[in-house]
Amino acid sequence: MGAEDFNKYMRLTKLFTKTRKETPTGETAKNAELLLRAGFIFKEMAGVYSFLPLGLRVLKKIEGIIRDEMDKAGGLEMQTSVLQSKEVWEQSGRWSDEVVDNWFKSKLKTGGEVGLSFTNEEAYSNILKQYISSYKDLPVYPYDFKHIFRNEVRSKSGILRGREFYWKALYSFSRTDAEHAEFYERMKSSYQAIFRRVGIGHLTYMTFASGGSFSKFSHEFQAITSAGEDTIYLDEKLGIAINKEVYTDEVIDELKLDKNSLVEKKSIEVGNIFSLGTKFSVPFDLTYQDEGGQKQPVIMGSYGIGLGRLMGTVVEILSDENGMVWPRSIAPFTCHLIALGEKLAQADVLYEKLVQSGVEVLYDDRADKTAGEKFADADLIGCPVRITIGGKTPDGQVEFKPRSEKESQLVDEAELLELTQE
RNA sequence: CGGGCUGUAGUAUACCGGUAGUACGUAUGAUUCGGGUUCAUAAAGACCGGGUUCGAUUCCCGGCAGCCCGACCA
Repeated sequence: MGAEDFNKYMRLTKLFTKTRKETPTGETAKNAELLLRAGFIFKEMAGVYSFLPLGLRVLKKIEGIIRDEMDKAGGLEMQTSVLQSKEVWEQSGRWSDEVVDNWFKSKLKTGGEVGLSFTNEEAYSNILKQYISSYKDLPVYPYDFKHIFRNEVRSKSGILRGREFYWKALYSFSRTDAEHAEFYERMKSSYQAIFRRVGIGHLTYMTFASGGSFSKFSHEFQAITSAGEDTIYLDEKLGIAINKEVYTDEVIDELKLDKNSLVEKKSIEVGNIFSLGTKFSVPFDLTYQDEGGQKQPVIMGSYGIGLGRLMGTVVEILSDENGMVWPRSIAPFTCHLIALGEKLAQADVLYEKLVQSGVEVLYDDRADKTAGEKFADADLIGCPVRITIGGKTPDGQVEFKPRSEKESQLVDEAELLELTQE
């Protein structure tokens, strides 16, 4: 399910998607424009996108990075069901449309009502109740990757905000506030590692946001970009920000920040973590017996990342006028190999060598396309390394060009294999 | 959920109350071959329903869909 399960190579002649010159009507969001034009995603309806082969590869690589960080932090991957029963959600008071107005609901043939999950606290609380009874059972940190459904009246900004989206949600179940706090801090660094690894760490800041009923603040991870919908006040030196929703003099003082060094920025919320206290454990009677045999409520925390939104944010931040610029860690392929003119045979041989050596390579083996089209497509798709073999290329050498640079350089094949290793 | 705008080939667009035109893409044949080459030929289109009218893709009404602003949210 991670990137390791993908083929490491692909011929463009076998890929059914096509790039387009024109921007689809009405899509003003840069992430949607580029991802649609390059054939990474397909728009099913407003706020609902299918992931095509190239796009899925990026999504799954992001998933792989998040999984790695969650597992390192002690997470246990599982999968909660999408269909959720009314009864479970009534326990927390969140079934009613008065409370949550964006539920997708349906009916069972047998008469019961079900909802398509729009978040996971209830599902996890309900499951864990059956397994947690002693302090020896805690702490636990289950998580899943899952499609989430929200009946938004207004989807917008391409894949940044949809009616259906793919997320990772982890829930922490701890014995005490101290134990919870320790894990919460661990998640902060896990999240920072994730955003660093997908290539936007330099622009992503931990941000104090509204905390709800059990803690003063929650923490959002906000990526700075003009395409953002959120407004934050950032202290660039300290790397800390405050969301506009809690931006008051009192909060600034409490966080010991200097109002004069806070700068207003637009940003995208790429992740958030918050403490839930006993908000769900009490209604679900999720308790454990401590060493003294006393019944105690479990302390919960919630940690979410929308993967499509994260992917869209990377596009917003890292693309240039010619297309996307993927970091190696989440690029659909590391290399984009272009054969020009009569060099198709030589390129075929090189392609096989790259495949054999385990390099991820997308091979433009189309015989009926001109050089200009092939270069334009390579720029749009945005693999980190472009390799060209054409009439101007001396035998035994290839042209090597990082996507982020203007000029290519001649390298021999042995050198190339070195340059393309992670 | 309030407000605004828009629905024409696969995509992007034009004109028009009376044979719907162009570009990209696609097919065939030439041409070209290092930044979307040039040419010929071909296939392919008016969101749905109602109304006005001799005649509606065009005007009117309703529906549905899409985009944008606001509210709300990963």
